[in-house]
Amino acid sequence: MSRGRSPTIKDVAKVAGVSSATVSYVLNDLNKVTPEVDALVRRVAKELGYSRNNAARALKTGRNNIIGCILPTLTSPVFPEIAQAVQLRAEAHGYATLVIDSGNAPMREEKVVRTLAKHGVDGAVALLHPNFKLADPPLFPIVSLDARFPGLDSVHADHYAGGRLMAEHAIALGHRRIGMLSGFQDLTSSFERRQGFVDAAAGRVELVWEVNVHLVPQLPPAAVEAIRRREVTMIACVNDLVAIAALSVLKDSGMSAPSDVSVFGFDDMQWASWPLIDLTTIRQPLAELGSQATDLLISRLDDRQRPTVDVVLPVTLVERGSTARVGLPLP
Amino acid sequence: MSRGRSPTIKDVAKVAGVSSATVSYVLNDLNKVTPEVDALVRRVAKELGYSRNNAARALKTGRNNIIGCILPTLTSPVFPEIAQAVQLRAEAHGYATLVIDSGNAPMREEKVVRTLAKHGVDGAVALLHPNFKLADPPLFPIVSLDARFPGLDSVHADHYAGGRLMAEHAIALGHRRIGMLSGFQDLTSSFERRQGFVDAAAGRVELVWEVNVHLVPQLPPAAVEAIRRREVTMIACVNDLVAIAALSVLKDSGMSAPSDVSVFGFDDMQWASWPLIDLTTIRQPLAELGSQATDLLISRLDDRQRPTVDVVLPVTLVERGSTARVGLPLP
DNA sequence: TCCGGTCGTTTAATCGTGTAAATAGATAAG
DNA sequence: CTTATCTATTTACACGATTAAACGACCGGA
Repeated sequence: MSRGRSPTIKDVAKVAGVSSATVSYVLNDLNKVTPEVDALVRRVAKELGYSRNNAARALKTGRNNIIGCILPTLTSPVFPEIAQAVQLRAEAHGYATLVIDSGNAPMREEKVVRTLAKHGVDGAVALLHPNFKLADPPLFPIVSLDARFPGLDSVHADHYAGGRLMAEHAIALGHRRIGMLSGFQDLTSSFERRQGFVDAAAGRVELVWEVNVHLVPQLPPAAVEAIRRREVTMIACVNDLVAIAALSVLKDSGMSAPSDVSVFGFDDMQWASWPLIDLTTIRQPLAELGSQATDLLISRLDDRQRPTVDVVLPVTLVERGSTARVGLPLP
Repeated sequence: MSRGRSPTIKDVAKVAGVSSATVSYVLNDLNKVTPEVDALVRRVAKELGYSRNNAARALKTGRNNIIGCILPTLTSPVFPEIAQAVQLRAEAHGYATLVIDSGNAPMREEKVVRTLAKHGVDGAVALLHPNFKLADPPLFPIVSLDARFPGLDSVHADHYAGGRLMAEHAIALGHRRIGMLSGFQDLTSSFERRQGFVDAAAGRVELVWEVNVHLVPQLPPAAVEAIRRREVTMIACVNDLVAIAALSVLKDSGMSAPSDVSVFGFDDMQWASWPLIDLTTIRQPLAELGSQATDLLISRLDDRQRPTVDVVLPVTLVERGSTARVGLPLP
């Protein structure tokens, strides 16, 4: 019976007593066949343990049923959550997902895209640096994550609104003197978060100091010094990772949040809720981001002509233990 | 010139004035051709921007140049480090990597394997639950991560030695009364870690209490109660995630490490070194684990007959701030 | 009875590579 | 000069699926 090889569409056809074309029609749900034949073919296919050869199908149709997911790194708490969502959604559509990290370097991003193209992905979901150069013509459709990108579909959280939310909550808690650890402004999301904060804070809050930092849990000396000056009642951070770095500096300096100073994050990554960290933050729906981007990509694969769309997802305030009301206004 | 389609091996052949077979020989480095023709073909291929169609090759050869990487979850600090290493190494061998999480459920593991098979992976690196049922015949070669697995190649850290190291360091610091948060013993690595600890501690340390916990950063009530009883000078944890959960409970209970009790982790995941956490732990070389497993898999793909091998990697002690010497022996 | 239209199924070509077998050309040996 | 031995290259088919086009059976209307 078993010839060692796994059964092909022809084996199924032979056993069922029909042609291979009929089998193909059945298995692709093109309902061109009578119900009896349909049932027969499906039964035989199941009995033989038939499973479609993806390579052959890809060769013939030009579609591989694989998408890519390009992220700056996997060793950050934020991105795996997105990757997981993409993968899950892709699988629901019958696609496999090639997760790949670009190592944060825009030059490597282009290489990564070529690598994916070589492996025949049909499209990709990608978190790209703004000065990423899109190949022309594009090797495959891309949906941009986390930021609008000219010429591409995109899905991102409402960073600007998040920034405003931060400022308004700070004000509601009575904070008037705030220090800011903002991201470098070439990254769209960092820019918009800051902009939202600054706009909402204007005239009501004094921005005592501000330092641009990389989105990693280590702070540059300038930031450490600023924190140690103890001039502010709150530190507003561009994301949770930076907020954790700030908490670390506080601890090293014999201070703590929120008794000496409040600390505010952004993202609500999984670990922000750990009691050891317990970070007040702006939540962006990471999983939602991933699954919507995937849906958008699949729809793009089915219709390359439709105009690009930008999906903006809402953010919410998550209040935890790293922030507190200011006791008395400072003198 | 450009016909819209990307150039095929035949296009290259036509331009170079040779047959497609010759081109194929050149591009596969089978050195069957004269140096001049070789050079010519390569030049033309580069000029046309030729890139091999992977689907066609896969169809013909039965190899897809894709490997799978099955991990319990991506939303844990430990596994992405492995995934990254696997991916990097696979790419060096010309393979792409399909990272996929099994969601910790052994039943889903078998489904995931079928999914990977459907997408035509040539093999996989996998962290499997011991009662995972290997299909017979196997759908593709698998290298087991983190634990020996009957019938499979494997790469894992020396958990037993790590357990011993833990106990010996604890003893050196003067700890005599220890509580243990061990993993459920059906998981090989959890079992071996505990065994190493117990063997080395025998007769020199009193194991005051022990609670089996899941490998997540939340503790069951029994564990929380045990910690609050304050009967021990050290808590030995099955991994860093659990250690962090223990630190959290301490904090919630108004205690802290190491002044009230020392806390000892295992893994040395990336965040163990954050000042907020600052965990003494046993380091297992995660990246090394991933890359060695990948090498093993590739070598297996080239020779299905060779006997299986088990690679055991050494672990090391990393001393940080969550443990301290015991001031005075308890009465 | 004959023609045209439907419908279900089969035939046959095709996708881009890899590779065994055939071929041609050159060289060496007898 | 013929024949055998290589070697570099080409010819030709197969891999497993999709799909346009051909086909044949059946039915209804004139």
